[in-house]
Amino acid sequence: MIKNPFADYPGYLLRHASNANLNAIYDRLRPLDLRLAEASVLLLIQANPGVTQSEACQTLGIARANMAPLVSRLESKDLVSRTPVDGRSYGLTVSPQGKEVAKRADAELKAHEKELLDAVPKELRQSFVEALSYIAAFNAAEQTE
Amino acid sequence: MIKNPFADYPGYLLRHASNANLNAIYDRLRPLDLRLAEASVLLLIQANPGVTQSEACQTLGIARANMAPLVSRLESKDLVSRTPVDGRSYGLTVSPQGKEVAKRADAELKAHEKELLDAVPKELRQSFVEALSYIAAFNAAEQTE
DNA sequence: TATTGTTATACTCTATAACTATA
DNA sequence: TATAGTTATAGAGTATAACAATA
Repeated sequence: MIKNPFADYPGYLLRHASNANLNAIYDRLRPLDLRLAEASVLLLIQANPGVTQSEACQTLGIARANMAPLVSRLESKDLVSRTPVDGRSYGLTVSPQGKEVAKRADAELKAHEKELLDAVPKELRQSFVEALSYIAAFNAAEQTE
Repeated sequence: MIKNPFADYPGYLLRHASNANLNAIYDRLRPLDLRLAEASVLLLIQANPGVTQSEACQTLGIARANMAPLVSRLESKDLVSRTPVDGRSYGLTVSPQGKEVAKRADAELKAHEKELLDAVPKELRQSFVEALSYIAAFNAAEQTE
């Protein structure tokens, strides 16, 4: 067998772990016809009724430019509605249909998180999550745009 | 401030940590005009002279279809050369110029790995890497194609 | 029949620049 | 001037299907 020079590189493992994580989430969300970014926004709105797009962007770390089509798609599926709060920004709320979908998405994501943690031996879990927080915060300062 | 319902979801943290990791790597490789996938392949070939594309695919978890243009680009930059081993497969080797670039890429990646680990408190590092291995192995079975 | 490599295509997330309208 | 949102475009990684040539 071939040597993998990166087999024990944390960054390499991190990337592959993230891919495994994403693929598992995609599989769970596909039946709901939701992409991960869409599900994130939907659930964020549900947790913060009336939130504006720019607030959602800041909280989720999504670039403003990418939020626009994302919310449009949620709106076109009647999961989310936009109501003007002033001349230039909208308050976002989840529609009744949206709440149904959000409920299912939330269940899938929670089930996924459990599955993910279950893949890690119990005694490593806390350190794992804590370590991730440090790295995730790494370039949180380098704001998008 | 807005509530982030995912702030403590391991999967969410994993994804953001991976993004931070990738952005840092991209910044380091940009001056070398190498993408991460290209650097990975270049260094894999250097560690395994004569390796074939399909072997490289299996080892790095890259789909065959994506390896083709990747190696083509490395070849067009005279970093890697293909020599037929049988009628349908090529052995890949790193050219003298390639070795220079590989050396620099290796230094950047190693420096990055150090920086990454340094962002994690010392007492968490071992658990962190170990936990990542479990998750990275998660869908290693679900082979690409 | 199975394997190697290739092409074409598509999906998802992310990123930047330029623009309109409003504050 | 700064902010909110939009549009267009691009880059990077990943994925599938279909194909030719070879084993």
